Amino acid sequence: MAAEPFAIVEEKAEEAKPLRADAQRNRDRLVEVAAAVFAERGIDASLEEIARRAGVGIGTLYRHFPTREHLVEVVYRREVEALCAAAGELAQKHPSDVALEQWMQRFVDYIATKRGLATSLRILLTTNSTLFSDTSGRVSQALRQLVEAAVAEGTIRGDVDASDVLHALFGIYSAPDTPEWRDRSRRLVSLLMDGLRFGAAKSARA
Amino acid sequence: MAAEPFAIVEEKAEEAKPLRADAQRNRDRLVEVAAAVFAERGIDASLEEIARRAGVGIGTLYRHFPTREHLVEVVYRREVEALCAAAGELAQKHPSDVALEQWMQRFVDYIATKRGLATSLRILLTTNSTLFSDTSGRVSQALRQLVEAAVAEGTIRGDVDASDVLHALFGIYSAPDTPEWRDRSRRLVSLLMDGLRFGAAKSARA
DNA sequence: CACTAAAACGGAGGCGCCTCCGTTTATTAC
DNA sequence: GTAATAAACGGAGGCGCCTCCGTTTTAGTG
Repeated sequence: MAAEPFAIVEEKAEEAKPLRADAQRNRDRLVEVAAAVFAERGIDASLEEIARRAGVGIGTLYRHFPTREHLVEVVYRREVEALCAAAGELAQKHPSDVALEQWMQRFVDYIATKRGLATSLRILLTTNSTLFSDTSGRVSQALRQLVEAAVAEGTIRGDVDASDVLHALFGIYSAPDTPEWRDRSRRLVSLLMDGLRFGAAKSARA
Repeated sequence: MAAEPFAIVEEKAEEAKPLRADAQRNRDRLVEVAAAVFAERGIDASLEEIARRAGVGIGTLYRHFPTREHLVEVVYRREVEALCAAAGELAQKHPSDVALEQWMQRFVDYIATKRGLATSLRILLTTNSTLFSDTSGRVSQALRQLVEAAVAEGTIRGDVDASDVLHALFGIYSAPDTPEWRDRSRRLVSLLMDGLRFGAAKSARA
């Protein structure tokens, strides 16, 4: 099951063809650097800067990502994936209610970095509807996993489900974009958790 | 009521301040040229080409229209306005049913030039919701005027109103973007008119 | 008319986008 | 190992974006 020369499907590649070693290296590097640069300069950051910082030529960037949108999409998907993967890790390391709370705080942090980009991102998400449904599906799945575990273990009340919580988070997301947004949102998550813990079966089975 | 030196509101200016003569001239020129260039090269046409063709410097273009969107918006509004103004003119020159038909054909022509730009325009219209409501309101008002006149004169049947016709036109608009779109749409308008004329009170009062 | 202040002009310059293609590098075959 | 070839690299070059500021034009005033 390791890397066989004739393996039809291999572990790393997204879909079809195996990339040459240097190509794969550069591609990974570009995505990583792009995430950093987009975060610090916004979604309109210079692609030439990204290439420069990644130590590759601009031509290489364009070969891997023919348009800015391609690059943004890959970065975005990667970040959503990391956010969702964190759900599993948190669930292992903490009691179920704490895992849920920490994940929601992380969700807030994640959204915070996207706030300024709202318009551009919204355009991307409406233009590319697959991206939207893929990622929002993935996020609510992660949340459901956490909520259901917490309900099953009795660390939060039983009369709510994942979509209730998702609604609450959506409220946070669509709050106006003031400077205090982040702090306010963190407090709202705490508040929400207090509400969720209230009336829970006190005995966690874990 | 003519041009008084101290007139508080004057005829030409859109809103507040009277432009200097050369400024007004250049602005008008730019809008006119921009309409032509957008039509022939698409909404992403070079702004430098527009300035060049209008015989002004690029700086002048940017002073009048700080972003591409500003320019596009003004051009778009102007075209919608022309389309709507045509309703009144047609109504004077032709019997009411003919006026309606010709206006709808012109509507089709107008949409035809916008087809390729669909994505960019849709973004603009969703980003700038005032633009959307202003213009769509204006268009349906023009249509209503024509339909009601034709119904009143008995040149089309009495059991339809403007919103029915608008619905029909919307169907044309959202038809897939094939090469035959224009011809097909013209035929659809004819078809629609035949249906509208069927059962009309034969005696037009005009 | 001349004079002046304010408004408008316009294009050079700096930067980013993106393509194209000569050069380099990884891989495969021997 | 070497050779061959396909893949990938990278940056120069051409074009467009947009700002900035020295120059020109207009509208007012006497």
